Amino acid sequence: MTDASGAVTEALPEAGSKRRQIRPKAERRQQLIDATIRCIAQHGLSAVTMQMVTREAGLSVGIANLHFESKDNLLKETLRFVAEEYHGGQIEIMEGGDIPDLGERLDALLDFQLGRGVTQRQKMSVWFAYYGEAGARPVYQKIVSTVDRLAAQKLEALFTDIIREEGYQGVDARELATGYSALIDGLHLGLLVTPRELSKRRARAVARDFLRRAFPRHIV
Amino acid sequence: MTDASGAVTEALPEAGSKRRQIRPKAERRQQLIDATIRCIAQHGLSAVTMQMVTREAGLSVGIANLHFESKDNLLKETLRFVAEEYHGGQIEIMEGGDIPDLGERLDALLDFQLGRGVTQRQKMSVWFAYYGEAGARPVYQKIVSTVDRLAAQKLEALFTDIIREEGYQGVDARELATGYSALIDGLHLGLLVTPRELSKRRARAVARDFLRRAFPRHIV
DNA sequence: ACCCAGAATGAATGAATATTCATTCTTTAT
DNA sequence: ATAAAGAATGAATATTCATTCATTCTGGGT
Repeated sequence: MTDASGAVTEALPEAGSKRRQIRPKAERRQQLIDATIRCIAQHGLSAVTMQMVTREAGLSVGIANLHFESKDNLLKETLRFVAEEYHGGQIEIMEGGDIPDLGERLDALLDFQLGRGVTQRQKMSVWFAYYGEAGARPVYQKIVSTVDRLAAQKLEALFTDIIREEGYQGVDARELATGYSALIDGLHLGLLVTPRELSKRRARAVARDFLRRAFPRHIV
Repeated sequence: MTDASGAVTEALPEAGSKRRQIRPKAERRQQLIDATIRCIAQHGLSAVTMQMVTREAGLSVGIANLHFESKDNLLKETLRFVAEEYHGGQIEIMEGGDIPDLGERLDALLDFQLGRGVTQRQKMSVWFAYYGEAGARPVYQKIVSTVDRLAAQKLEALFTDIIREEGYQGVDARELATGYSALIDGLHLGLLVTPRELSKRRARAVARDFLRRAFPRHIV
């Protein structure tokens, strides 16, 4: 998407632009990762081929092995990208220098987690495609659990602050954070697998309800 | 697992039993489905091969295509089996002629959902492997959403009964049911992907907490 | 004791796919 | 202008895998 510099003529993979383009390594890597995400979303992780990905990127077959040494590696890096994008966004909000009010910060977090960017089918598909394989692939487990742990800590810290601020009784920040994270994951799953039954609007209402029950004086 | 009839000598795939066994169609089908579940759990859906499955079942390569017409079909039937087993168990509890007390019925449901049987890594792996592909495979979506819808209705009905029994205020059965289902899914995911961070014991505590917050007079 | 329906086998086939690398093309530095 | 560096290409290769089917075997019926 980032067309950054001008003078980019190839852009659309559609056009019959035969001209070979030489671009910096980092840009090509991102281009391939983006294409991989689209392919996983459209065809499923198990159906993704190198031909498919490079074709989607509008490049030749050999290039994927040039920039990533193997298919396995490309898939691994794609997961890392998606994981960091998602958790990075969350963490930024939770650290939240921008938003001093804790209730508003919660709101912003929820909007991010169930808002436009994250719940795009594409991203969700990728997310769960990897979860599906995680049971059998320690590498995936490790990538996910590394970013996950940090986000979980930040969330617990935010909940702790909120609890302290209003002196809520009988509420355990850690347990609540686990529950909230699980709830969000479950809602994502629902949005992906049974979009007919669960609209994005309803998903947000359900999550907000959870928070309101825990922090009635912070959530309207 | 169901060894049903006696006179089963081959049983263990390990032993060097060369003797060819002829068994009823239904039994072979189940044997292959069981093997498929183990293979998905161990190697991931995208790495499963027919050779692997039939080997795991202790049978010859050709047999899978004899009883299921294709690999696709075998995978589809395996999903159907797992989905029906899971949701069947839930529904049985929720209809619950056995358990007249509604609070106890909730408890039983929670025990089933996060208890030994369901949270076996094997079953969870299979479950999420398919979820991962569901975005790209309408067939999987349909199988899952069909059983899902029924379970969701039963859960909503149970919640409605509970709300009526004690006259809980400001609680919407439908929304709560959606939240609870999502929470359970999310906890399963956590158990699968980050077992280090989330123990089964804690998962149960979190789910129980959710229910207690909603139905304080039904859950201890 | 023998037959035979059909269950089970596994070598063979052909299609799909990851990876390689000799060659071609672009850009940058001189 | 020209050359050197290295980015990009895609035909070729080797491997893996689903599926087929001619053949072998089994157990119930006669």
